[in-house]
Amino acid sequence: MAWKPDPILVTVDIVIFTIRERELSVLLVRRGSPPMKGLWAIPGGFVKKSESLEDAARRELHEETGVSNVYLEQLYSFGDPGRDPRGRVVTVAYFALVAEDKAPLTPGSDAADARWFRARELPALAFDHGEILDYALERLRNKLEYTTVGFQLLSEKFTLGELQGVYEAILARPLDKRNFRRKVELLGILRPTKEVRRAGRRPARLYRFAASRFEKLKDKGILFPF
Amino acid sequence: MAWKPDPILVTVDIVIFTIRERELSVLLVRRGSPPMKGLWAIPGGFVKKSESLEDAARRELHEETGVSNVYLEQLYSFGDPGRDPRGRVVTVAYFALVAEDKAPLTPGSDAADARWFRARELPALAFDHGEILDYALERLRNKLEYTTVGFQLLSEKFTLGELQGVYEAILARPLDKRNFRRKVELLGILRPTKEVRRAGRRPARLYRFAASRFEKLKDKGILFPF
DNA sequence: CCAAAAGTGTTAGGAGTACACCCATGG
DNA sequence: CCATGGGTGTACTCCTAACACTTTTGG
Repeated sequence: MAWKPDPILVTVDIVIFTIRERELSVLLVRRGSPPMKGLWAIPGGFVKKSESLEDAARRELHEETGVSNVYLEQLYSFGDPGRDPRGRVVTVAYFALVAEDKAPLTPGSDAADARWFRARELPALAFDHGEILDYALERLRNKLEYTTVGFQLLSEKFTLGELQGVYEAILARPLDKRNFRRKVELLGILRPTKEVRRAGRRPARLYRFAASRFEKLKDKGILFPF
Repeated sequence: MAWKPDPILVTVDIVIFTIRERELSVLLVRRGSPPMKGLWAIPGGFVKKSESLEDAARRELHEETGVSNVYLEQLYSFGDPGRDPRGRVVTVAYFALVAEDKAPLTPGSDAADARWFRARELPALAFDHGEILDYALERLRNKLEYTTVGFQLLSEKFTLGELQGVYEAILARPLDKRNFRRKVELLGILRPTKEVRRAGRRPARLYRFAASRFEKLKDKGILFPF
């Protein structure tokens, strides 16, 4: 190199989704220090020298929620000069999907002030985090239709109603129950258990996601256009 | 900030695709200096302090090929520690699509040694560029099926045979001519010109891409599953 | 007149969509 | 016995995929 490259700071930000009460929700933290103190933001932090980008994202995710072993996917990198008043900061954004039963009711540890917001009712966000969140939502909606990410938001066993609820929450539109169930059955990726969930009304059968069957389907272009 | 973030270098790398002789091709440059001197690599360079990531990618693209105003899309960011022996370097990878008639036969300006390789016959690549290229290919194939990126690889006017050739080159499989043409017609995104291309045999009508019609189709989920 | 790519129609099968009723349980 | 969500079948439409022959030109 004949010249010196400009040093740039690199962060990861993680849009953490879960389903709460049949609503798609996002974890936000309130900034406790400047810049943009008091504003809500997507959790994140600086990448350390010796960790990969994904490791950094998993570390932050764990620090904020206590969860590990969840679905995590790189989203996009945002690096406009001026997006952070502290200097030139490029952020690699990720999104994570946390099952309802794993999502801590009161998340946060180092960030004292953190809570879940319904994706429909988001506050103003710091930096360009509004843009990042919009992008994450769009990606999630798209991926729902050609992958099995939806299952990542459910616990290990779930009812068909709960599964449909996930799709409806994310797509923000009602789905036809019969068509939904027929499609799921056609795909053959669910294995019924012998248990049922009793939730007041008629008990609903519990199913388990059979990931193994899915790999073959992907090649054939069989998707999830509910 | 209570502590000092680790400084990291940020580069952009651009996978530049074109179609040459009905084959999908990629522009590579031979590294003229260490590390990995002599190996082929994806063109790229360091991001400057005051330019956005996309601006940096467009600048590098222009420096390598002389072209501007082409399709450019952010691909993924790669940042494993150790991917570059010079230190901690995060690269934001892009991919670009250059029309056959815009792609310079002998590209390169600052990189003295640059040439097009058929995507089927790639040499060993420096750093993790092999991984980046695989990822770009996968993305391109996927996008072909639900967007109109394919048209970016053709000149302004083109025959249906040439269009089909683009799809076949990227998907690496033959397509049924009648079904292909019916689908294109159904989409209604081509406008016939009054010109024909004479290439030895029966003259073929030239078409123009009518981008305006496409926006509506996207909302309806009408795609390109050839 | 021959080779080569351009151009065109039909049919059968499968997936998507719309739609209405009975069932099992808890209160 | 009633309210609530669980669970099922049918008919129509549209897209997909498979398939073969004629046309126009250059050599």
